[in-house]
Amino acid sequence: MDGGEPKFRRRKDERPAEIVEAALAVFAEKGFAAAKLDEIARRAGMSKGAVYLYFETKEEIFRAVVVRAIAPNVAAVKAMISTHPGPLPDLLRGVARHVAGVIETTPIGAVLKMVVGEARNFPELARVWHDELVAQALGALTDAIAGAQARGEVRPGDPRAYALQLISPILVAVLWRETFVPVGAQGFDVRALMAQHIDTILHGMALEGARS
Amino acid sequence: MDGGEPKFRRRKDERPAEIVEAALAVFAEKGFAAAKLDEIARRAGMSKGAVYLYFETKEEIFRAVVVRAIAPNVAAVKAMISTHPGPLPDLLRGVARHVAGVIETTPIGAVLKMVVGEARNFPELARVWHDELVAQALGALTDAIAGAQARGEVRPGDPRAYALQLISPILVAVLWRETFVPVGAQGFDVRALMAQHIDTILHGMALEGARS
Amino acid sequence: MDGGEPKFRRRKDERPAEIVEAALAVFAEKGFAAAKLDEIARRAGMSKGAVYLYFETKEEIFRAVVVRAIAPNVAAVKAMISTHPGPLPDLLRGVARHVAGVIETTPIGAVLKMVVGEARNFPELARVWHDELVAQALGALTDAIAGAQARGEVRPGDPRAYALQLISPILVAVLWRETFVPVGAQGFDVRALMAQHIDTILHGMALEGARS
Amino acid sequence: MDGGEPKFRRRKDERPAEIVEAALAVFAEKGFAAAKLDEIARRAGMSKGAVYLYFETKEEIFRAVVVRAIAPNVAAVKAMISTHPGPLPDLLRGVARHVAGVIETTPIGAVLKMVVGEARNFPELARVWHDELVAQALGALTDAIAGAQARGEVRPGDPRAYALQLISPILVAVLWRETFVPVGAQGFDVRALMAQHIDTILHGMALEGARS
DNA sequence: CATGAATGAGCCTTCATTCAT
DNA sequence: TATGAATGAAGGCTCATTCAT
Repeated sequence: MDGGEPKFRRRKDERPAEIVEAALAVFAEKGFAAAKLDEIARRAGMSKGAVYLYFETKEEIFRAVVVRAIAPNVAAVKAMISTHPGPLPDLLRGVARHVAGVIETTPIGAVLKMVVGEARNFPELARVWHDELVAQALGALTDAIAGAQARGEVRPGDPRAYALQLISPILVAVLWRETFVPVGAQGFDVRALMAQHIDTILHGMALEGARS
Repeated sequence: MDGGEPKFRRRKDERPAEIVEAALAVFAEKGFAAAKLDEIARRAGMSKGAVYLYFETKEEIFRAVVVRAIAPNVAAVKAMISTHPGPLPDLLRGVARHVAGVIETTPIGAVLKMVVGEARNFPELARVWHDELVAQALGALTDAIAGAQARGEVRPGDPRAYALQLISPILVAVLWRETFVPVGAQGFDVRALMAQHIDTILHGMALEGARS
Repeated sequence: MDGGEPKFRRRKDERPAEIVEAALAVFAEKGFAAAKLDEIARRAGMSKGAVYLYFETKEEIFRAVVVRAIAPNVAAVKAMISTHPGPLPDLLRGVARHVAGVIETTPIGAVLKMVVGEARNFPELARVWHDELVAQALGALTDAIAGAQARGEVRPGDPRAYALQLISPILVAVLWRETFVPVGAQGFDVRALMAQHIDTILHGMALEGARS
Repeated sequence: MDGGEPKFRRRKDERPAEIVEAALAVFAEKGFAAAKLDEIARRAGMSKGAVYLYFETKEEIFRAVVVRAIAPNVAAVKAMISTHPGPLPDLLRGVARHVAGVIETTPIGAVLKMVVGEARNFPELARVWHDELVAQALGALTDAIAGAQARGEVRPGDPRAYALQLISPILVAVLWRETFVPVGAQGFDVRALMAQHIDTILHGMALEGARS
């Protein structure tokens, strides 16, 4: 008679997060244009009108979904940057652990797919993702690699390209999971892939005689 | 009765291709749902009604765009597979040249983006792409790597993961071009990236003392 | 339990009037359909729910606004009718003073505009205004003019038309103020207009040789 | 089998006028906000979607209705101005005939009601009506009266107020017809009213001994 | 009494698709 | 074949009204 789920929830503070969570699922599944507010509202457990108490437009919800997904990952980037800039292998292995955790516990893969798919329709979101997240991570990696090159640990070559080589399999594995696994493709074990990849690349980047 | 000025009358046979070409541009720019048939027809230089003489629905056009983009690349995959399975480096460098050409002369990047973005709405297209293109290419690479491992050219490790490691930077570079370059990000020189990547990975995969 | 700070607690009795006052402003500004209860409640200094404690529907509020504006003017009409039916000029000048005061101190102009604008949507309100106010005033004037005609003070002619001629400029001046002055038009000095108009009409209606 | 009303009318040129005509009826009846596009389309004999082939928004339709009603009346104003500037009575009687015709053959009364009712929501329409129609007519009348004063035909007094006095009963009669006649009020015979009014005012404005 | 979060019906607008010409 | 006017089903958004607190 008293507890349970009241018909009118009256939980103003929690509603936006509930909407964003539901919207993430629907947007990831349908894309922006094909996502219906009816469904977002239903999955969020409220009426369509209630959604508009917290967000002005469907676009605003989309923005909130995409922008909100940045925050937890900025921490990962920060960690990457601040991690002891000792030998490159230690840095990469430490970062890899962190990234694997993020990939497994957050929906960043789905959001990444949305950013790629809607970049032309929402350029400012692509810009935010690039400037605050992707470019930061790539830049930090690039710097670390350049440092290792200066220390003679790594062979000559474009450090930004090396950085991209390092990141790419993870990104592809995540997009693969979103794109091809649902239609029957075999997935990739992200942690195993990362481990093998780091080994390979470290090996491949190393100067002869300077193997770790 | 006589046909008047047939000068500018295109033949029926060319129309579907014109529609697919125009649709590719619009779908790549807007995504499936936000693309308007009005715009596709206009860019194809015909009326909206004419489009429906050649395609039943908007979805059919989308399917045609995505499926048609497979053909030229199947050739690349076939080439990769049929290439003499001699030393891995030769294979990779040959394939890379081919792939670079495809990337530079076809809109495969845009179509890849569409496949990723609409995989949930058009699972059969994701499946076609996977089965006929991506899995084939990955499988062929995997086989080649496994063969090299058997010959003692390559270190132990999951050959399928090695294959993913090999192709990922190209895919990411292409998606990067579609997603972040339009909002001001610095692009990647695909040929240089591929060259450096193959060198790095070959180095990294090689057994000690078996360097190429 | 004790009531806390009753300082700013308005009494229940005053709330309806506050609502009607606020609603008048909003209805006059936006029209019935475009007026939002949110704004009425806000201007009345209470919550939307509180409004519904005193009125059943938005329509009821509108009716209250329109009907309430009748009362003070019914008095004017009564006064006009009961005024000693002496010479017409005295009557008109007395009434004019009264009417001018009403126009200057009440929002009757705004309400008149609402009645005109919403007559088709609220016919019973148009009827009330007509039956209780406009027709009464016009009828009283008509009778007074007919009486003056019988006494030989006024030229032959349709007394009801004379009555309309007499009141029209005031009505138009009021609607003009509501409609065109806000977009930059020059207004009319109601008292001066009334004075000149009564002079003109009295002159014009007078029988030759019977000038006042 | 051939003539009749084809299901698809294919009469692009006539559609806008049909829409405006239907919209005038609906707007006059319901007001802008309460008018439904469904009903406008139905009365215009087409689907809702067809309306949007010719007008961008509901507001555009409203504007078209209000602006279109100006054109025929601008002619009346021009006529008023250009009419032989001889003795005032001739001018007024000539103009009155013209105006009566306009009132009887056009829906200007309904549009005037709409302008008054929606002036706050569409100020630019109120401005257009004032600047191009009402102020022009009032100004021309004012000038004619001032000229007559200069010639000694008319008594001293504010000529603009005289002009308003002249116009007002017509306007009020028209609004009366729109507002109170539908709820049972007795109407006014516009031509008779105009004739009596002009007589009265001319009498009333005339200098003693200068009667026409 | 009072609040304001929540509801849900309704409307404007869009756009894939059809069809008379 | 080709056209493009026309259709009609949705969907985003609003807002009068309700109701748990």
